[in-house]
Amino acid sequence: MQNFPLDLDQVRMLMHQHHISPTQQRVEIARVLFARPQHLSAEQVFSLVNEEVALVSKATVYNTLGLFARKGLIREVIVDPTKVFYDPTIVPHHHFYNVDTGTLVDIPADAVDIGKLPRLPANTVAAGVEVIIRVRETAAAEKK
Amino acid sequence: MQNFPLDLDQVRMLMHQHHISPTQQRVEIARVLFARPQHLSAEQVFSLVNEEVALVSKATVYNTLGLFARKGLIREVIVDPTKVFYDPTIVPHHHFYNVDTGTLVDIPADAVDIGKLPRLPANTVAAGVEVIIRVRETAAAEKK
DNA sequence: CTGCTTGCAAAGGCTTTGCAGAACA
DNA sequence: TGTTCTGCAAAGCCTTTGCAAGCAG
Repeated sequence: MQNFPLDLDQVRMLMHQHHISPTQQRVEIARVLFARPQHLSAEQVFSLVNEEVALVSKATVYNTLGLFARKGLIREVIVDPTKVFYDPTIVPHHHFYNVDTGTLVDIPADAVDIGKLPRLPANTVAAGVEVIIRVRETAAAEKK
Repeated sequence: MQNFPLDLDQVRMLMHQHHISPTQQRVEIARVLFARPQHLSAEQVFSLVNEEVALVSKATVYNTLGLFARKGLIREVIVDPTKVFYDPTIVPHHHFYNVDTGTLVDIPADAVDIGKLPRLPANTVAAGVEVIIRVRETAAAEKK
């Protein structure tokens, strides 16, 4: 569906489709996010963008990530109370969250079969379904 | 399974089973949590406990909620990056999260049918499966 | 006595905001 | 020139921690 990495033109086109003006900073941030399917925190995005040269301030990273998420370019994944992860893959899918390492792993939507969904509360519409499977390292793995 | 509200003796017994010494503050906090099936933030617990008389400090509320969650007395629900909700219902179940009102509603486990689960990542064991259905108020409801 | 609990205040970490200057159309 | 964006620093929130006093066994 989505093919990573996206090059600069693809990133600009994507932003255009979502009605986001492609400033230099935003393009840089998007390029990092869409380099591959991954899950990055704001802090990680900030580091990656400024890896070689300082290109974007922290405030802009936060504002831009919020903007991208609101506009549907990326998805916020909330599994850890101390930080939000941003996911460039917006097609429906789920996540493993390794509570020991703080790592997220994608689960394709078709790998989980949700047979039936309950009736929604009155006066509400579904905005998203997500399945989070929390996993822990096995004793063997922890010995590392 | 669980019957709410729990009285003081039941709360003490529960704490005993989970190897938590039942100090006065902890019993007060547990009594608020187990008054009914609900989802409270730390801030809300703090307010409820000290509603009439100041009984417990904020630090103790936070520490105690963390302790209860670690010991398996209650469950943490992470759906909002700005705060954690604590859920006295520990039998498996899922949640609706109303993003407009910030409200959580329980979904019985048997109302969601997860037909198949994917293979776990290497060297990990499942620590919990949770389904979160984010809902939004309908246009009609928002007019309120 | 000895160790566990509490609570105040301070510190911390992540995120948002105010506002002036820069960029863009 | 008018609007949008950027970025620094400050403010804000929620949560944790240091440490002395209190309590329990």
